[in-house]
Amino acid sequence: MPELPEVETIVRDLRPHLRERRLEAVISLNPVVLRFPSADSFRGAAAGAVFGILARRGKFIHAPLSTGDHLVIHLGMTGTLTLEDGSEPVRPHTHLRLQLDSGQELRYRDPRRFGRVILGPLAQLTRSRLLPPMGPDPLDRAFAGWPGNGRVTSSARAVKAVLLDQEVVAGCGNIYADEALYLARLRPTRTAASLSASQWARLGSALTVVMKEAIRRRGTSFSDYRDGFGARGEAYESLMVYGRAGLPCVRCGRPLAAQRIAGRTTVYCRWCQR
DNA sequence: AACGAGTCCTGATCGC
DNA sequence: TGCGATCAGGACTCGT
Repeated sequence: MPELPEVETIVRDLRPHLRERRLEAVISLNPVVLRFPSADSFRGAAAGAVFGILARRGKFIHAPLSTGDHLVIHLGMTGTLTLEDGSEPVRPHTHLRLQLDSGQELRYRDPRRFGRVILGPLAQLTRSRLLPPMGPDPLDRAFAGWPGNGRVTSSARAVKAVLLDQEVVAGCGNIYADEALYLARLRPTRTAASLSASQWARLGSALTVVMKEAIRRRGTSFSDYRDGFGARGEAYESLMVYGRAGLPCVRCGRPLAAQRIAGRTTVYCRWCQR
């Protein structure tokens, strides 16, 4: 499932190949993944546009276009965005195919269809909440003071639930929430209000560390994740807790516990995380 | 207001 | 071997 490191990897992969490329035509578009505008408007607005510099905002991929619009893609759980030769066979569940002037195609595929495609001026998309408000990004310099918000730090919510809230921290999902809590030695069930300032600081740096390490490994290959060229990442081998319920904690050797928090499977060490 | 629960969706995996 | 049940979860909607 693509979280910040996977999306960042894809963006870095695709950025140099898309920059200055002209979008010749929309070869195909499945309206079910399109949130805005209508399919007809999308085709009209996209054709002929030239790609600017690809960027990431949380888990969203932003492609600024010469028309002033942003082509925005969220990969949901199973989405992939890849640059392929036009002669490559089109895989099932490919919902968007964009013909580029390089002869290649930008293909968006998403079997589970939790992802979405949006096109429009950035200000309008933000105003209409098609792009939801986003908290600080663990890769940003300004993240040092995180969370720096009294409403967050005084909350009665479980800290695991807080990490999954995109308004609190942009780009964190279930995998890296568990990994960061493990690295910071904090129990996911702890309420936000129970964390001391130094524990928040520990958690903040843990988020940055696990994200950067996963990017170094080109993302976690779990489920359907592929990088911008369709290859797997290798961060899965380095996960300490996610997907390892019942297996020994790499720190103390005791079996890891699993519990549902905020509707998500959460894995942690009862001994090491307090 | 804030939080939990239900919802969408398909593929992998499991048990019989 | 085959098939139905179960599980995975990001972000939205709805109800408490």
